[in-house]
Amino acid sequence: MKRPRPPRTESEATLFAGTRHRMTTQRRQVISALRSARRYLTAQQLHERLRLKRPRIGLATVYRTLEALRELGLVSTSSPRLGEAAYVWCTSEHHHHAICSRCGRVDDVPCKAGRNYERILSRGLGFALQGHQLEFFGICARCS
Amino acid sequence: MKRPRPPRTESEATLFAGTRHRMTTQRRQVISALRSARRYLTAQQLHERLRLKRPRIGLATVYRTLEALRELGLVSTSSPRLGEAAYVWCTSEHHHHAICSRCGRVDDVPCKAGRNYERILSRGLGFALQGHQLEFFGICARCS
DNA sequence: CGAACTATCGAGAATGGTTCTCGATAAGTG
DNA sequence: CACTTATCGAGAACCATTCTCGATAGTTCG
Repeated sequence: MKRPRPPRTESEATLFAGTRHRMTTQRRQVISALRSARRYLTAQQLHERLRLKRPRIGLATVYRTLEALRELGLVSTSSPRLGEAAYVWCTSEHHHHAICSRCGRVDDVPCKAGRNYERILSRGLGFALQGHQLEFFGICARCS
Repeated sequence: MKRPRPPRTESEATLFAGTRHRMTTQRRQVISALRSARRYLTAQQLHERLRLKRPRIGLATVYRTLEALRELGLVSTSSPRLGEAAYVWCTSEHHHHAICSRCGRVDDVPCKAGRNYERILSRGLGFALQGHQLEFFGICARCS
């Protein structure tokens, strides 16, 4: 009788199912680090953290993994205030982000904006809405 | 008796009133080009347009002017999809943008989102809201 | 108006985040 | 296990943006 695999590995292994992508040790570590961070991290910040456990991991690998995850909708990129891009782990289908200005923590916020604007956009501007993106800035519970 | 100055120059000249900034010919042209574009333009796109009328204008001048205008709240920067930053002219105090996916046109949209989320953010997350940014993507009236 | 002060300009170099290249390695398949 | 090929690591290349510096031109003040 086969023993079931540990759930952590199982869930990560299925992320690339159905794609050409292969699950590698490096990618597992990128995913794990970003998932547990709960905040926006730049590619270089992520690279530094990963080198603590795997000193030879390359910066290009981090970029390649982040790009692959972004295409799959598993991470979303920040709107960088003129500098480097930042990435955050992104689970549910459609939601928004509340970003703490002090500590950088990112919380998910359910979407309630779409329908309120559909009328304004379609009747007022003749604009056919396809999607939207909303970010909140403020101070999180821990910091205040 | 003094003749009143032309209104176009007048309105632009007052943009930097109260600051250390000087209104120069180059800045007037950057402002005019961006204002009439009604769309996001990158610094390099803006530079190309300006060189048609003033071949010797420098790219650094465009960047410097855009940065000064951004500090004054007169332009807002896009959330670049991993590439170069883009800038759009920005008049009224607080509003959002509807961006046409086909032609790139940008229309202003009044804000109605803030209050809807204040309850969710403060009661649900303990998040003290300071600001937000909302972008709509779709097809504008001219394109559909 | 004209001199003095200094912010801004233009051109090119420098910076630094991101992508590309290529030989080596390792994941998935039969 | 052998084979195919996606991925890796290291460094070079790329390119948007910023910096440097001598020259130019707003602005102020007499």
